[in-house]
Amino acid sequence: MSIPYKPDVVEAEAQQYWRDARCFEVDEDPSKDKFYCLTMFPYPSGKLHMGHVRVLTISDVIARYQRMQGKHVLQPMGWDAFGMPAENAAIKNRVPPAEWTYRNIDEMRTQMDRLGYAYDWSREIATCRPEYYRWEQWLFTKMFDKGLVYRKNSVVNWDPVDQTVLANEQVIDGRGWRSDALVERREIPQWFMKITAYADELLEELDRMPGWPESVKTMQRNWIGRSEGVELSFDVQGEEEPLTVYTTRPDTLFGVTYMAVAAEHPLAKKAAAGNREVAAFIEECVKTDASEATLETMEKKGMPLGISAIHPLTGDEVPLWVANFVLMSYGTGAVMAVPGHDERDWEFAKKHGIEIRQVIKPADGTRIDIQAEVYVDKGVLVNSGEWDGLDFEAAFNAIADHFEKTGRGRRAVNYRLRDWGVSRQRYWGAPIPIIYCDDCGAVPVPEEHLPVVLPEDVQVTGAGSPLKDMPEFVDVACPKCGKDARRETDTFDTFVESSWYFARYACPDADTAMLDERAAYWTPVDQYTGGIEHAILHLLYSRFFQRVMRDEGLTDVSEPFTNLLTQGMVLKDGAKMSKNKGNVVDPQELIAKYGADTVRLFMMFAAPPEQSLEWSDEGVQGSYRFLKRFWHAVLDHTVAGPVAALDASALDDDQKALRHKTHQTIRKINDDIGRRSSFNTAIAASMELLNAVNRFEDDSEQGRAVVHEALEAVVLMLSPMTPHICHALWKALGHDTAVIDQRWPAVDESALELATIELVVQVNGKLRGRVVVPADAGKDAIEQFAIADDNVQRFVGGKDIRKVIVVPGRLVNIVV
RNA sequence: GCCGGGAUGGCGGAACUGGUAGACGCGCCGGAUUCAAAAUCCGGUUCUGGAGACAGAGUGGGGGUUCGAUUCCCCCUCCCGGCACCA
Repeated sequence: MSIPYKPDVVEAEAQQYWRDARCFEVDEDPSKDKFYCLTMFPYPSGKLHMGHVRVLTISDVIARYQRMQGKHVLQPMGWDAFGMPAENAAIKNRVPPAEWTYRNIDEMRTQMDRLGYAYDWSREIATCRPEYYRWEQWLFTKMFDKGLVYRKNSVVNWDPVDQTVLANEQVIDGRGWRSDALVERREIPQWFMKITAYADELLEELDRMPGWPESVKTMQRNWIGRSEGVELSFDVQGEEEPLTVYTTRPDTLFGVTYMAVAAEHPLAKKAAAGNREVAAFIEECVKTDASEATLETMEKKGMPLGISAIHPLTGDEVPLWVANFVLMSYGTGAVMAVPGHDERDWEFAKKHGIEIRQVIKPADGTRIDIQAEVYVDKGVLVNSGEWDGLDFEAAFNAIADHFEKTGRGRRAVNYRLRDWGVSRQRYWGAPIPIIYCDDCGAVPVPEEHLPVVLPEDVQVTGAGSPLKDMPEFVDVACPKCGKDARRETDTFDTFVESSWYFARYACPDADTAMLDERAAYWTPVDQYTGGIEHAILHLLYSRFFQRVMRDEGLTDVSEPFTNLLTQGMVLKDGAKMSKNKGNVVDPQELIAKYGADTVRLFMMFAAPPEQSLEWSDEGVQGSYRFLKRFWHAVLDHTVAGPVAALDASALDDDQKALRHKTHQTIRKINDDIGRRSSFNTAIAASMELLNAVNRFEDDSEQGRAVVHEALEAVVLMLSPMTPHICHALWKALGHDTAVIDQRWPAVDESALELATIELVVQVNGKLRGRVVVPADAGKDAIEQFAIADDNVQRFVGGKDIRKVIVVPGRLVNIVV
């Protein structure tokens, strides 16, 4: 009996070896083929949870696999260290956010090491360090100079009791999470980055990104939401300024029977001044949170403003409404409404008794009743004066031309994408490097004064940012004129830090520039892995920032991530693991009980990476059992002494069959890991091969040689998933090199050749039998074999054969 | 509400390009080993009928295309992710 499998001993030994040999620290070597493998860096929330373990393991498997393919692999790790949870913990425990954060980082780093991840720790980043955030402050000032940032009013959630701005997450059923007060929308001045300036490039490049999942690219396309339409203006009674609206359906213009503006729109505010009902309605509208999901799902309400616009073609008066579903932040904050040909407008018109006018009819002549059902498809114009009979495209062009000629409108491309608001009224973030001067206005902090360091020794109370009460932070001299001025106390959205960290890993210690020449070697990231919840915001902001850095001359790279893998969540009892639900499984306990390899193996085996993973304690035990079987299979084999060289020409049929299985498995796992990131099936294939080895009882010289080859293959191919046990078993198989430095096993094509193959025989598409035929049998011969089968005869006998379909290597289908 | 995804045995999943539905693992049942238990090993395990050979049904629901559909098309239900201040 061989020695027992002791994961704690095996794992400590392997980790010691990697540490001593500095296996994962890499330099920039132009002679080598680089592979940059990256995980979305974690927020240091306290301890690792299973979601972390999953994504980190997926990435580690890819990194180790690529290394065995001969790549020069960089896999760094760091911390997305700014964020709200640190402030919440600070309020609760009276610990400064910085202290809490650094403590969590230390704990999580220790846990990661215990899981055996192949990180180059010499490149570790924490975004809350001034050495890091000074460079995003610097880039912000460069963007300021280029006009890529600007300040404007925008809506936030305001808690009227706590007198503070709330994140959407802190609004629960329209109320503040701490005060329980009804949340209000309030406008405050905030800084914006002009991501819309890159909208077209961000959209178009998606077509040239084969390494990203289609679903993510589709979501980004829809999010950017490019549309072609017409911007046109309606005169408003008693107003100097016309009301401008954007529409993608100028062909429906004759069907406009009302217009609607947002509650924050100047026309609505003006009307409210003279109309108590309107004022009350607007006040009502403001008492909701600012999220789009809320606005889109709540009951559609509106109120006539008592003023009218003039239809630019017919001269008709069109009543003006204020409506809760019109967004001030999208387009011009006003819409023209065509109830006959827009679903929402139709419902609103029905509810408020507004006229519904048909101006489009189906091109195929189908009759419709516009009063009974809305018609939103494109068709042919009716009731539209001189444009009657035109189709969508002709009408679009004719009407657009008309407006351009009269100077009352123009063709316009519109984006759903809005500029990125980066101001946060919070303490634990990177200070926005701006100084306000009464004379000079908003002045960016000069480069020689950067970084603007966030004071770390503070008391956080939850009632506004503590920075506001720190004169030593706020009171400064204007960098332009020297007069007394005030420093901006808002901090950056934490997405700013995560929009460029991937490039900084290449040169984390560069102290004279944001990026240096080392970034040119490592970027772009070859493989990026993270949660699907980041499909839009983080990934789009990163693509934007990469381009800003490019245009600043810091890099030639436009797309930060060549290949993207989005992993699913870890569930228990069908729900996401969370403290609230009380269904959290602590990785630490499992590692203590079974070892890191078992946890890693289960994570990779239980589900394909993109899908959600259902946690199972029994499943973990199964993985542990497999590793024990694996351990003993190798040690029982080696304990019998040295193995002779394999002679492929001297094998009997059973030995050939095992060899066939070995090389077939290598080919399959190559494809599973290398091409389709299908780690679960790769592990299943390894298990099958090991099962075949365990069933194979042959102590002859060549029998043991064939087993040795199979076991070496399994050790090599499982080593990305379970690196520690494979480190030990590789030595046990008689090697004095480390498995981490081995090359991936090669397929011996000659071992895959077969004399006969089994085919499935169907009759009318139903399985009726199996036949074994020579591998080189022709179609006619295969038909003969198939029809001769006894069971097939029962279904074919005496009937006319209409057709026989032979799928080479797979099946025969006889149609009778 | 809008955008993206998902649904396959008792459970997690496999079937990759329209070609054997259920690989692999868990659980369960039976057996071996043991004083006993744990651990381990061997066999069985989609459902229904049948001693069996085998037959019928079967991939969320309804329709369609095809010699053949988990896979393609249309409609529907439920679940998950995102919706711009959670990260």
